[in-house]
Amino acid sequence: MALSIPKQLIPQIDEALRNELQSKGHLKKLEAGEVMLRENANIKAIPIILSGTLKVSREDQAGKEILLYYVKPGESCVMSFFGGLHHDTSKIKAVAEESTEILLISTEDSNEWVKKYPSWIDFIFYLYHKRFEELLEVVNEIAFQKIDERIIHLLNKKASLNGHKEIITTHQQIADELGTSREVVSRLLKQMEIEGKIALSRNKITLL
Amino acid sequence: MALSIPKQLIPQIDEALRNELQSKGHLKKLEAGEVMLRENANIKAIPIILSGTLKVSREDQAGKEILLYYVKPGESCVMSFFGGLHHDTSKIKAVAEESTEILLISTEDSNEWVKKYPSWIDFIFYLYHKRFEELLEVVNEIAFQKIDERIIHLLNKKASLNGHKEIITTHQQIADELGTSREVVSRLLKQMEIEGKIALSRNKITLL
DNA sequence: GGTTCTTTGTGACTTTGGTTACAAAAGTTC
DNA sequence: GAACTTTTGTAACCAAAGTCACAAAGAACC
Repeated sequence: MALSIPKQLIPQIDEALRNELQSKGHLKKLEAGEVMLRENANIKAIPIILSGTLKVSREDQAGKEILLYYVKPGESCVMSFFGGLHHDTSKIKAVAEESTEILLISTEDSNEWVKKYPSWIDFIFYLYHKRFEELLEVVNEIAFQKIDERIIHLLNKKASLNGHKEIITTHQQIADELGTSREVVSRLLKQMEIEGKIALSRNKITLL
Repeated sequence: MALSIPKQLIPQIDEALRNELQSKGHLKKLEAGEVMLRENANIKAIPIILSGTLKVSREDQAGKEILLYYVKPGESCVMSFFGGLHHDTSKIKAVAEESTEILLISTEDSNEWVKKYPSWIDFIFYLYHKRFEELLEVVNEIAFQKIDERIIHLLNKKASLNGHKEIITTHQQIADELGTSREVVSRLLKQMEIEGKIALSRNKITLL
């Protein structure tokens, strides 16, 4: 497989490790909406995103979910790292937000690289730390912010993710990601439209 | 300093590293209620708990806080690890829940041990992973559970922490840890008392 | 044992968010 | 363009939680 990982994708790691990633990694393509990892599934590999975005969320027993964070190119779903080593099952769900390419690393390879490449360790630590801080933000948000503020925050995140002010989504999707109901989202969005903050149309929200 | 770290405290690490911990670590004692780490403080060392408990919480701008997790003997406040290396400021607050002894490891020592002792890496990974899972539980709880359920959960956690069914605390403290108000806690506790689940008295709650 | 401080109890009210139930609008399919 | 599906709008109502205001009980201090 003529796989090439650009240097700027993961600047933290050194050349030798980059070569290993290219030769040992296994490429996988996901369509938008495809589920990469289900809750309680066995973890068999560590994924590194090459292009696209993974959406990572947590579900409760009743099937309600809440968005935790997005995984972007050069990053990994870090729960897999330790979980894979210890044959854990996944505590989270990962879905391709758009068409996404990922590089799968076997837990055996990763394990070997921990010994051989210090920059692999650094990379994993960096990811854990980053996710940890993001989770802290999520805790803050759901603990202290009202839903309208959380909607605004989510819309801004989505807008910055794809670089323009038009967000293609439904009210139902937003409700799911915030762990609330569609009616509440519709109600609050309408209010924001009246206040001139956003413009609404079917499947689309525009930030003003 | 004749410092001795029992083997069963941190079974993951090997003998040589244990010796390093004993010789390089710096002992510090905290009284109950003493703040070890403030939000936005500079991180200068990695603490490992020898005895007692640290309570780690997050605050919002308005000063409201929410309990994240307890750090018990043999564990560490893992945010310090990476944060210390990169001269980050703390995103969390750590307070001694009871009289607590901690071993402070300088970031320089830790950095060296990463290269020298594989079990140090394993230990840090283990801690990150564990905290990560705990944070996921916190997210689940505040996102999906009602406050009365969260109170019950907290009381059980507190009871198991010190091994008996009498919990010495005030309604105000519980409210703070859950990020809600004292009146709400009093109201719900009284309801639970009526239902025969608990017994209330000043500064004390007994699980029945 | 009277004063003060801390903690708890509680009623009344407000706000926020969740639920139910439908209707209307915007796309899609045939 | 009629029938159907998906998405959005909205009113009415309910439940949970936050706020305000004040009373009362329990400890602590002279």
